[in-house]
Amino acid sequence: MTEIMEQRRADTIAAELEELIFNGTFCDGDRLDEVRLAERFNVSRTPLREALQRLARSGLVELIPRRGAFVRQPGPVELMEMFEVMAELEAACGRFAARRITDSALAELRAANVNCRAAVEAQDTDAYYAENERFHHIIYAQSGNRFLATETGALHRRLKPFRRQQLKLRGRMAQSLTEHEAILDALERGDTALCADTLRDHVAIQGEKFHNLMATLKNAAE
Amino acid sequence: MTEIMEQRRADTIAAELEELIFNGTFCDGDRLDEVRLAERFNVSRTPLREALQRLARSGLVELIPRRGAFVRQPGPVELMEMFEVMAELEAACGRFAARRITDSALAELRAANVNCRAAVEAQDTDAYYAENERFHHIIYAQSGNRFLATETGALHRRLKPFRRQQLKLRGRMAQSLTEHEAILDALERGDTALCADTLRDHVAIQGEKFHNLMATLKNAAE
DNA sequence: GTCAATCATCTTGTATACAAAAACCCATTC
DNA sequence: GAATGGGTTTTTGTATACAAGATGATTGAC
Repeated sequence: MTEIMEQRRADTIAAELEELIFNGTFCDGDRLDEVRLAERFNVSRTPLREALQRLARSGLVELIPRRGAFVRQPGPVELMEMFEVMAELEAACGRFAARRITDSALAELRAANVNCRAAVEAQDTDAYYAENERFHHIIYAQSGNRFLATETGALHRRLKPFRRQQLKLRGRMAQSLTEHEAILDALERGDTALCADTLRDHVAIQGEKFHNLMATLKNAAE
Repeated sequence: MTEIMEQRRADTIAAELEELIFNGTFCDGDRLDEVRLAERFNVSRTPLREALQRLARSGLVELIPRRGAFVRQPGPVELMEMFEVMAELEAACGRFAARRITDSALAELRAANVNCRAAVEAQDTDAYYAENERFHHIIYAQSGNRFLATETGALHRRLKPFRRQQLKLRGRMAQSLTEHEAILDALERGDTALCADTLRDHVAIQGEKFHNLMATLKNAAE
């Protein structure tokens, strides 16, 4: 997948701003001052406003009329809700994929799982993360529903920063791999209901793990 | 639900443009000339461009860099895909609602169905449509997942112009009502799986009916 | 001392002006 | 006759200028 060069200034700004929000430079509730940001990026307010709208579209920023743009990081509740929806979307992908998946895609999934296993043995969370990503995206695509695949991919991307952390929980990688194998099995058998359920659980567990992680972090902070 | 006054010019323009696209003034593939539209709405290009971005967000127009904005009506394939996703999202709402719905919401659903029955007997598709809308939105809300409810509502809205037509198909209203009652029954019994399945089928049927409608229209045109 | 109103300031929303890229047209060439 | 090249025109993208609403402070009244 080759990243195409961004043509518009507004696009690059949106990407950079997104990065600044993800890496914590701007926190939840912060107001994003148009003129200050414009100076920072050495552009005028026009493309910067476009960038803000772009971010509002993906939910990272809330645009309040005549008030300004505010960083809007999802709180614990909204995050859990998003994971719930993610689980349902992936389940839907699995349901369709179980009927429509190609043999070559099945082979790719197997290959991804082999790499995952290697990553587990090496305790390499980064490698596992990358292969896990591949695994899921293949299923999105094999749903045979481009609209579904796009929407699912978008939410997947939005949850990325939160999903990554919970892989480091003790034993989570191995457990995840076991779940992947159950999913693959269901796909190979073409069992739509089973595939949907295993995928739903697989993602729902991620949400729960994340929830636990949040709770422990909160306790540690007190 | 009181519609709040639109504060920004760009919002009203987006709404009006949306209307112009829905009512067929602009067709699929048409390029939306910024200056011409700006003149038409008596505004400058700045708010008009914002409006276009707003519409791009909801998928109605495609923004191609340095090329312009193009109307992007979903084709038959994409429409079927969207109905498939709609079915899955509603199924998810139903799954959660079956566990979380309140007694008062159940009463509201019963009331909506009573009104639906009256509409069927009066052969009043508009009334049926309105009550049907209420029925579904209650279930979205009762999913107890605001994120899911919002996303589902957004897609629901996007499919509105296409969903409406198929109600006029012979016997569809009565069939729809029967399905509503099965859904209500599943909700009352708290049967998550059954509720999800009945809702999924209910919406999937809408997609199929719409597909048939498209096919007959196409044949009639030839 | 607290509250309210008015005014100054700041910020967003919109209009206009300018730059650069794409589309178009026509002529020239093979 | 088709294709290519250059120059013109249109159109998008960006900068700046202006208008109008929101914020905040200062002053006055109670």
